[in-house]
Amino acid sequence: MLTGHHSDQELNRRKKIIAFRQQGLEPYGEKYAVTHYSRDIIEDPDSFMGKNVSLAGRIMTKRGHGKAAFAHIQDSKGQIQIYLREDQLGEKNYTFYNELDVGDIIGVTGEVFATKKGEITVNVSSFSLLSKSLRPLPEKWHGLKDIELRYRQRYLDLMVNPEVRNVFVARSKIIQEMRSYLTERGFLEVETPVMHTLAGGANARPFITHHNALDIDLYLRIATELHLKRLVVGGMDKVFELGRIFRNEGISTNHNPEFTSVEIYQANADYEDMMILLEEMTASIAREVLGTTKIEYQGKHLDLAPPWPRRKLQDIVLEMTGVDFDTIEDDDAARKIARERNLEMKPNLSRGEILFAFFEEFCEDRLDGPVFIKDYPVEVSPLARRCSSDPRFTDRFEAFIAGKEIANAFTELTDPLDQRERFELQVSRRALGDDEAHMMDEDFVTALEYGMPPTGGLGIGVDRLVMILTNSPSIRDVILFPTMRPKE
RNA sequence: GGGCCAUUAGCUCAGUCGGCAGAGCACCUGACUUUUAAUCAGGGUGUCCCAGGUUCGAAUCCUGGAUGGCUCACCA
Repeated sequence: MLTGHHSDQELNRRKKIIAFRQQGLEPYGEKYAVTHYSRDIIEDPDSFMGKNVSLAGRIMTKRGHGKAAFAHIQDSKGQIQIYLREDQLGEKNYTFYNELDVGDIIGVTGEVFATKKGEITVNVSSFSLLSKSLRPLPEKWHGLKDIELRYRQRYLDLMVNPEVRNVFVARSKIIQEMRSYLTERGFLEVETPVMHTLAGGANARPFITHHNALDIDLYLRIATELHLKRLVVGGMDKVFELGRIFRNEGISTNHNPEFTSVEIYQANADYEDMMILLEEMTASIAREVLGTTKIEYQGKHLDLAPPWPRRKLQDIVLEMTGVDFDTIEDDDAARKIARERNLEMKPNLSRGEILFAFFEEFCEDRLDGPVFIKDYPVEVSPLARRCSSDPRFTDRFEAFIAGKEIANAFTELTDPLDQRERFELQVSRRALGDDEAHMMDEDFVTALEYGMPPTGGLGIGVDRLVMILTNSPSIRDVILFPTMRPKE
């Protein structure tokens, strides 16, 4: 136990385990009969004054004063001070306490009182060691700042940086509110396969895995869309799935290889209904979790209260770049203007794709929002229904808050013949080397051939919504264990 | 994948022109019965990210590598 490469502090703690056991003191104790959390007492001291309580927590600070001592212990809801005296505990127990280290988890029982300075404190009459900590904690004053250590050893981050816990508590509440908002309105939560025989529903590179018994490659899902729409065909007219999606793409402050999405489908609805659903649900979640729809994100003040503005993508491009795509008749004219604006392009892009590229390149991150950008070119929307008024566009929107795309939605394409053609166009792109283009999903087309009711569909990037609502600058701040390269 | 930056004690960080490896907290020894980043006296505990190179001498300069951050590309 004392071999290997340990610091002096680790060696000291390991030696204590041996010493404790020699004295019959077990360093990894049984559960302690806890009656309260620290916060229960701190928030309502009058009800507890003079009463006995039992708490369990991690020692975060120790202050010894000879024959008396103070410490703070931390449980899942906060910290509380404890006070220990040799004349109350007896010499043996008091010596045992003095041998404990910051980081150890103990259970304490005692009477609540207030110190001279007024701090609510537990006057400990008995305690036991529940778990001996063998490693020193990060510094009490500066906390754990090293971003790499915070992500790799999130438990340390949670221990010493209390605001981190708050973010993940908020995340949990946001998801809980989303789920109850939807189920209360008659949406059925379902689970569809995570392993797909072909990856569809989005333009992204998938992760590939292998099933040994079937001897086939499987893809981790890049979207839940195509299975959920099969369910709508089957008569489940209001469904949603909240779950993990995997995309084999780069990592950035806005992208993690695995992330959480919710996709929502409602039959006999269209994308305008999805706008109302999204803005109402987002505002409702903000009110429940934050108590207000007015938020601050990285210095920007935004109000999530509906209604959010609805703007056509082409109008935004005109407004922000001065380029009027109404006057651009064909692909050649579009490519010409793209070259003039130094827009880097894959070869042979069409007018619609260039319009979309203009939006992404020059407009997207300038949208403070919340705002709906609607009517996307059909070429970049292979699963969305064409606008009745102009078949070059689709009834699709994306929602932006603080320059981040947080949702993508459309009136679903229900025409199986059109869907097959769109897939075929994607397949030809794939053949030309675009490995993010869709694969042909014959079974999905077959499902559409049986008839799918007019349907509105909405996908939300849950992590990004959590970022917005918790004022977190990086997606890694809202994912407990973000993807990291293994060390060494 | 490209560019820029970072990596020194358990943690947070200094380290000048290339000349014995530093501080605060933590830790160790001692004092102290209501402290508050407790205080007082004493103690430095290290693979300076790794591997080479230059040099009498490298934490410091050079080359290569590792990990991370930001950013660009890509994507949501």
